[in-house]
Amino acid sequence: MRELQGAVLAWYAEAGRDLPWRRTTDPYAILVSEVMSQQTQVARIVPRYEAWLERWPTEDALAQASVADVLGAWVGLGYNSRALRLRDACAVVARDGWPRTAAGLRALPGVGPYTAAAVASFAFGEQVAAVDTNVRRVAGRIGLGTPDELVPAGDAATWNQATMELGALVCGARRAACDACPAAPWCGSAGQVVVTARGARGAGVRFEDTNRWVRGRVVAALTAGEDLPKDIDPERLATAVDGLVRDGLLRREGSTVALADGEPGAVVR
DNA sequence: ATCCCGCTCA
DNA sequence: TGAGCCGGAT
Repeated sequence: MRELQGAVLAWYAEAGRDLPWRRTTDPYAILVSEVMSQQTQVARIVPRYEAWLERWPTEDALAQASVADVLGAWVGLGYNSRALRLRDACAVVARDGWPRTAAGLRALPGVGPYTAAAVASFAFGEQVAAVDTNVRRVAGRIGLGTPDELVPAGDAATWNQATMELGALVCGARRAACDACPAAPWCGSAGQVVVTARGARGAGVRFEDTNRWVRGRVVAALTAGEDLPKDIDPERLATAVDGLVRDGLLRREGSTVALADGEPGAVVR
């Protein structure tokens, strides 16, 4: 076990990528990077992360940003709700200060078990495993207990980064480079990893037929200061608007809707 | 054309 | 427990 840990840490020191958020212990910067990378490939995030921190350098700055500005800066980074929860989490922190444990961080909006553990270990040195799908897969293939049991004493932050990198660069979901893997000598699956193919079954639904597509059209129109799209079936539009209101992106004002904190209001037809 | 991260809510 | 979320990667 100890040898496995040493080999993985040595591999990480050699092969791990030098990403900007690994050079900070600022919990805000780390939270931004974690929320961004929950849904987008790490390499794509680097410029977005740097631009975000330049625009909103602190949790207090982001806490005061408008919905329209946050959504505009988030375009291309995935789920809009995450961006707003990130801002809402910063509003809580601006008022109450940072929770310094994973359990406390977990109470912030948009912060679940993984993100709480990541921020707690990277920013506050808590000795807790940050278990994302990469880590879950790596631990499962090695076949050595739960991810928490693998954390070397006193070294959770580096270990978390190392195991996530291992999953991202070597022990991939659809590509396992066992001959290049530092854990191979201790791995129960070395050389015999079953790689699941990307599915080629079932008739997919056209994206234009999904609620997500309608939501995207609505958010794009309102952030651009336009009215609601007129070429969408009113029933589908209503469904999407209901969801966006429920998720806190929009608010209703009589028969109109607007961005949650924006100018009133586009007509609901 | 299908898949997917981590989180929330039903 | 599982559906939904956003949009780029494969």
